Amino acid sequence: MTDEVATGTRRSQLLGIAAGLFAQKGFKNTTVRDIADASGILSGSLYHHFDSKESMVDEILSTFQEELFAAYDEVLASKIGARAKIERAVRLSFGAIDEHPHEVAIFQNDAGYLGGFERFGYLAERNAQSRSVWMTLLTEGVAAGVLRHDLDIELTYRFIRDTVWVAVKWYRPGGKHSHTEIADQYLTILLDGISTPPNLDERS
Amino acid sequence: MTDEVATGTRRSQLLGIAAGLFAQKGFKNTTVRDIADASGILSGSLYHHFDSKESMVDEILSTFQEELFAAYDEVLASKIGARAKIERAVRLSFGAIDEHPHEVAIFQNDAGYLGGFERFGYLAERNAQSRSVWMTLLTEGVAAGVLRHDLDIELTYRFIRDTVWVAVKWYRPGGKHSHTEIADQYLTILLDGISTPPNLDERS
DNA sequence: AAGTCAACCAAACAAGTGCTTGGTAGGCTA
DNA sequence: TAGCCTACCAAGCACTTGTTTGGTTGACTT
Repeated sequence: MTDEVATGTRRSQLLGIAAGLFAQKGFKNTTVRDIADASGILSGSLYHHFDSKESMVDEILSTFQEELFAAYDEVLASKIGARAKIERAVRLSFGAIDEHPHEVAIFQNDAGYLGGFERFGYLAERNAQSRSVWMTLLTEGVAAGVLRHDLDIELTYRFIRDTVWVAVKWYRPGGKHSHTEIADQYLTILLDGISTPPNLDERS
Repeated sequence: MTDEVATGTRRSQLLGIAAGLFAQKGFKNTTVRDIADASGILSGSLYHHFDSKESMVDEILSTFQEELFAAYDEVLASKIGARAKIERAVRLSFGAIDEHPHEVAIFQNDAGYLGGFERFGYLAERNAQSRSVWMTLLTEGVAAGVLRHDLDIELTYRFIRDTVWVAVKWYRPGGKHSHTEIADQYLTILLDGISTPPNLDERS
């Protein structure tokens, strides 16, 4: 059972512990002593691995965002229908919440505070990029005739973005509902609404 | 122009300033010196008006919640259709964001942290109360046949709650869209979805 | 003129904060 | 055996935090 994961293991292990605490208590409200305690070492020892507390979140967030937006770009570039793209983008997001709940929570809760520092300027850029992705998807959807043309695209984008990501506040991996089930339900509501269909008989 | 608003004026003025800062920077991240600076006094002078920093948020949140839930109760008790009740509850919520953006933001951002203290136990109670209200509305809606019966009520509740309240992060009173316009758009999406209707010709 | 009161100042304190410094234990390699 | 390197400890420093204390100011009342 000797795990020879070479170098970087202890570092990433500490990063994981820090991410969990940041997600649970918030960045500002998590002290380096909290992280050290949870790791079984003294606070000063953390500075053997990291420059600062800030550089820890930095690494956590930037790594995650890189992965996430690469996935979005794939969806954008894929040659499928407008509706299918939107569905994929939504499922992708819930998948990210499932795989990286800590990272999503940190971004969701502390991006506002962190964005005030020059170092985290890329957070605002990523935000703009996310908006760009969704506006493209929605505009394509309207143009293709699969989305209502009386929608305010900007508002719709905000609703989708907020609703999807805020799920990180209550979703727990391994809980009652899988992330794919949640994505299904969400897409049903988003695309077709919660009210009973006018006529049309789908199976029972 | 001599305003003789009697006693309590300075106090509530300070509370308003504090609410703005709490909403903008978060409770933990706002120092008593921040509040004092914004008020043009020294930090120690705040303790002539308030017991502690905690008691400030306490007063801000509890006052707001009392008002909000009284309004929900009115909707619940009103003798109108299930769909109309849901619409009213949604518009009511967006109205609260419009009238009390700071209070909503504080609750949205810091309820998790504050909920850890005994003093703020009522936050969890209010949360349960909110859930109760919406579960009732949604159950009534399904029973009355105005909502799809294949919905997961619990998930639907979470989606609605999150989407409505998270709007406080971008909504600005007096901005491009009024809160009633936003409520309209949201209800359209929520009830009928964003995809084009199967047949039915509504006006253009 | 004397007293009362709300609102505030000036200065400090103890606890908690991120971070630094110099040192050490133990495994690995030459 | 010697040297090296990763991971850590022990102690502290400078600063920020919420809060306390005793005193001051000016308007108002009696």
